[in-house]
Amino acid sequence: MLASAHLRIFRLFDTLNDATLGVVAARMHRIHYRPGEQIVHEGEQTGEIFFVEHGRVRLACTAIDGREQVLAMLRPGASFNLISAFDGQPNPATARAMSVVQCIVLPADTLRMLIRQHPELGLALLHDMAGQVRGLVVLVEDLAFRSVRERLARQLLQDADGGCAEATQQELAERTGTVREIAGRALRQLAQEGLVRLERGRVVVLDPAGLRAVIAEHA
Amino acid sequence: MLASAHLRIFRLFDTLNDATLGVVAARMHRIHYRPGEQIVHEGEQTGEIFFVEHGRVRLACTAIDGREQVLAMLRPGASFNLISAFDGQPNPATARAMSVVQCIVLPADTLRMLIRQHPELGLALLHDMAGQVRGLVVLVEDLAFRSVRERLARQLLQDADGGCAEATQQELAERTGTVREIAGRALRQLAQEGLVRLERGRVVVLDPAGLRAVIAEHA
DNA sequence: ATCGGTCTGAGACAAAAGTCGCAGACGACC
DNA sequence: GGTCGTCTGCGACTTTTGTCTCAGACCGAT
Repeated sequence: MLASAHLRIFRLFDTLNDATLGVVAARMHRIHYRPGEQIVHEGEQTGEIFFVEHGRVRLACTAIDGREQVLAMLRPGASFNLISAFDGQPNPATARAMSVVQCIVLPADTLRMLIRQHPELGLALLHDMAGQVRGLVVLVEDLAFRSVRERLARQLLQDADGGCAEATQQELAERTGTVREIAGRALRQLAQEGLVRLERGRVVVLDPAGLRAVIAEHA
Repeated sequence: MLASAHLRIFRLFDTLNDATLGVVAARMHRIHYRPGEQIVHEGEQTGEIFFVEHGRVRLACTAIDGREQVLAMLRPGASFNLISAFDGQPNPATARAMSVVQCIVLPADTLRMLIRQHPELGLALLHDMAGQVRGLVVLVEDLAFRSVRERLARQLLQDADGGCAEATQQELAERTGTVREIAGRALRQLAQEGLVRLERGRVVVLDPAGLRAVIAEHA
């Protein structure tokens, strides 16, 4: 049984009172995942909504040849599987735990019921989903208009809170929509220019301003 | 003054009764656009929601060098500018009329008010937006995994109700995320293979099954 | 210390996409 | 019919991206 206090970390529920939240908490359960474990699979349809409590979750879609394109990296507070839950179609992406992950899971019809009783929650979810759409549009722009080098620079900046991005070149390649070798090449060039330093499993950002210049240079 | 009957073409409002719809109608107005006219501009923030009544609307984002990537082609019944309205951020895309277009415009706060009173409407909008997300994910997969040839085949199939796609090569290029010359090349090849016939301002689909095979061939 | 797995560096090569330039074709409009 | 703008065809060339391959480096576990 989850205490309603646990749900307070999700801004989505800000407008709900403790009593309601208590009722919700009774319908939820918590699940843990190990690093690398798949949480929901592409094409599947679970009818459940997931909220990330701890850890990092990667949303990606997979090509037939095994290549993956990362759609988003989720942090605590984020939700996923909303799309599938609201239109009843199979999930368009795979969610994978990239660390030890703790999620709260809520049946979709419970959420729908909640929205009927508390329309503010619907508004909050719309706000949330608008952010998702925005992220995807940015991704499309990136893929359509920018080179691997530029995408990589962006990714590194966005990814490196506090100076370094903790990811393998393989991982960075998937996030930027390319393959390991190309990402490696581009990274080595950035390293030669003194903008980053490459280490095993991480990239240290030496010159954030320089990276920003890389993004702007094509424009 | 719009009659509530005009709003019945939008499934979104199915759950609202005539009285409510009448109130809404009083807050709406109708706007007409000429072909090529911009309806909302990227970066702008109008605080209004648009519903397409007649015509075709193109949602696209623009690169600094002028290249455009089409995000979606909207038909009557669809809405746009929802994202910007719900998260208050500037609009991520430009909407342009591709024909004579008639839209119904509703202030975002009116819609929010409506949702508070009729939570079902919130659910309907969430459903709607889920479809948008789904479309964008498909677009990302296309850009990340498929060649121009394959994207073009998909576009032609999807676009050609009744045998032919009414679009210039420039337009097809923008929808498939490339430039005119490349789209032209790929089209000529498809034409040589007998799958399509090229005419000025349109592409006639001769062999839909063949086009589907093109899409599958890479997989 | 040795072994196996993962991560990285790197070069040769192929293919796809994009750029540039230009000519011709078509349609609309005087 | 002539003119202009748009649409198209197409070749030469460059750049970017992707594929294949291999070797070495690092790390953890036995």
